[in-house]
Amino acid sequence: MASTQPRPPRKAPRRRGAAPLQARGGPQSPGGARQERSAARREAILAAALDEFSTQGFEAARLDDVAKRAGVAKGTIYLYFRDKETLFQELIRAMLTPLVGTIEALGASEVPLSVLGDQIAELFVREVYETRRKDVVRLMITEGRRFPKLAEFYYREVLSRIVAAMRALLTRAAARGEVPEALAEFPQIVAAPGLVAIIWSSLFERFEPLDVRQMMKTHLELLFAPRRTPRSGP
Amino acid sequence: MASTQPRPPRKAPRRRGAAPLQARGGPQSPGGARQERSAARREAILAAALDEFSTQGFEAARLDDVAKRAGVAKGTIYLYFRDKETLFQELIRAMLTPLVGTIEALGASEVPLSVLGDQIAELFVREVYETRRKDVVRLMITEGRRFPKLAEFYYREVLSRIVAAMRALLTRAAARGEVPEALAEFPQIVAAPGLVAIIWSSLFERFEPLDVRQMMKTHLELLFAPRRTPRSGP
DNA sequence: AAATAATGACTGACCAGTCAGTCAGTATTG
DNA sequence: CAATACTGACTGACTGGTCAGTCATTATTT
Repeated sequence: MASTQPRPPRKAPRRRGAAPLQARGGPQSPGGARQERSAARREAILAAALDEFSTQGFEAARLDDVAKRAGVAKGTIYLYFRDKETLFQELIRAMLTPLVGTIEALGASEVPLSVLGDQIAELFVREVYETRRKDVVRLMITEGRRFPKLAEFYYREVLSRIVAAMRALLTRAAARGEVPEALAEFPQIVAAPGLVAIIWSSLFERFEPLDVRQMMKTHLELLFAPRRTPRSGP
Repeated sequence: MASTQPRPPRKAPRRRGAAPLQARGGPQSPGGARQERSAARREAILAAALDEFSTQGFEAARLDDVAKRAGVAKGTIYLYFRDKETLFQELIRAMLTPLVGTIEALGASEVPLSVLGDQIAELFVREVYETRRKDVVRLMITEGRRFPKLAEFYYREVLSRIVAAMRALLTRAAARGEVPEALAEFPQIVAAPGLVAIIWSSLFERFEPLDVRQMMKTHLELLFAPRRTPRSGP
């Protein structure tokens, strides 16, 4: 009984032309304009896809609409991306990968955690919560389960690196007595309010608005509350 | 032109006697068995829907499969639920509404928060994380955005009541100095690790398992860390 | 003119929801 | 207690609309 099996993809018949995305001629050739135009097209399609996927969700988004919004014909999308799922993956990659480096850099810092905490919280609010990246993170949360490949890519390229950086950071801070030892085991706890804010805003903001900055501040107060000892069981 | 034979005519429409349609005799008959059977059918459909929606997501789940799993014909589903979306709503309602009372009861308690905290965490793990309710909460998170009606129902009937109970609880605890005042403004912070655990397990468990009980314990330690209280401080 | 890029009408799969028809079970009659 | 009449719960083939992905054709660049 294959009832739990993900539905077979709609078909994926033969690939016609060779990958057009590949840079062809030399860099100094007069084909430069072509490449620029091509890159611009790609960007436009990604931007349009972000709009449609954010508002409709992956399944419900229509490539006809993505094409219209990007100002190209539907077929053109297939010159730049193998299929709808690949387009989605590339969108995630393009939006989130660049953040990793920044976070890893912060993670290597030796500043006291309470200072760094403010910086990280501010980074989250300014670079994720108040930008389109919020939508991408939300898409990852809501659609990731149906795309195991994507979840794997995201874990490998993004999440595991962020988690590692945070662990290093928290371990050092624990050694200085700034947080409990156990916290280094669960960086998820540190990140949780940020993710919950993203979910809350998308579902319940209209009933009960949420002041993210204030919430992050309160959360940080909890993390760095002056504590006697890392609490050891009797 | 009717293609090769329009269709094997469904057979002569018979429609027996001119539909009386009216309920006839008295309802005094022992038709109780009928009602039981009917309720059982409804349950079976809901259970099957939970399975299919959990594994496929709302959009991708096919009512044909729900019917097959429930052991009924597709048409039968429409005798019990107006449409696919209503089926989904009823599923959420049936699974989550009963929890609210329990939580409100806990919220009224005067036990010290650190004790109550353990109870609530245990309740979450045992009654949500380790049951199908986890899947329902996940569905609410992942699909809620496409169903504003459902999000509203959920906020009104479930979430706002839980939030209110938690606020009352936290306000009292803050008065006793057990937690910072500001926490009462953001019950989301208290619940966040639980939700993140649900998301994590559904997306990344296979790469990096998560010990929820331990995480909840660590989280509680943070919330109730001895803060600036007397007792042999440096 | 040749090569490359872009187009959009079209195809085939897909599925929610419908409804004509069936039949197990219940009520009524002889 | 049959035999007959009737009911409505249940079925599943079918419809209508949707949309990802294709490819012959047209446009643009070199």
